[in-house]
Amino acid sequence: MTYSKATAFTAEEQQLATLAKALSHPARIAIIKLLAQQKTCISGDIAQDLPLSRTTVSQHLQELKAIGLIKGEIDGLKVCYCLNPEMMKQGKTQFDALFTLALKSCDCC
Amino acid sequence: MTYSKATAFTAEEQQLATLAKALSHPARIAIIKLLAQQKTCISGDIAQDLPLSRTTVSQHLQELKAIGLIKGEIDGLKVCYCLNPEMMKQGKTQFDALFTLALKSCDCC
DNA sequence: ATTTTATGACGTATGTTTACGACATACATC
DNA sequence: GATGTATGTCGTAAACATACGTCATAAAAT
Repeated sequence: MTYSKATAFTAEEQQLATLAKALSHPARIAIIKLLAQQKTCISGDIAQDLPLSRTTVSQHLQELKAIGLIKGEIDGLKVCYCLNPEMMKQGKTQFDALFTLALKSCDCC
Repeated sequence: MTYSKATAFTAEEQQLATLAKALSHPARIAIIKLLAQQKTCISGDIAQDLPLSRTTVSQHLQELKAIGLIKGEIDGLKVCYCLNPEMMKQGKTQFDALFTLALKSCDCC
């Protein structure tokens, strides 16, 4: 057997993993849902809607922003967060591709 | 304003977060892709295809199995892992619901 | 100019994940 | 029974995530 170990994961695998990581905490999913429903886009209001402190929510917002799933623009004293459609589209496409591949041929054993 | 903090995240949010967590590491995405392509279903062969030790790969396999994304059945000396179509379908549906909601109304600010 | 309000940054404790070597089990073959 | 092969479990070190109190900043209102 002349197998050789793979040297690294593909960029695609890493990108999808990063996206999944962003969604791997209920608070961040709740934030995205709140923003999608346009109930609010203000950091403080989001914190009111979640069972976490303002500090922690702010941290989750920073994380979502760093990955690009949301944008935040300063509006006077407040900051207005909103979803980034491009990233949402990309996520939708990539997750769908994985699950579709998985469902196509699913009876090995 | 008579806001009161939410008491907890919804079951749906937690379930999706758990699923996303399972996919939040490139190794686990690579494993799912390998199984989908039916190149192999044997633990050792999977480890050969990844830039990680056999031990670590085994750990990732256990994690995927615990969440229910894959099943493993003992076949004599070897263990044959395969995808769980029900879970894949559920994942596809749930991620799609989130991204579709997000894309529906995406220009708050 | 002082106070209030909304927010992010910093520090830090606690918990979780990742990675892997070493050991254990269990079947198969000699 | 000894040896080899496929696999999982244990222990553990290092890295990372989570949560939150306190402090800093900066715009708005007084």
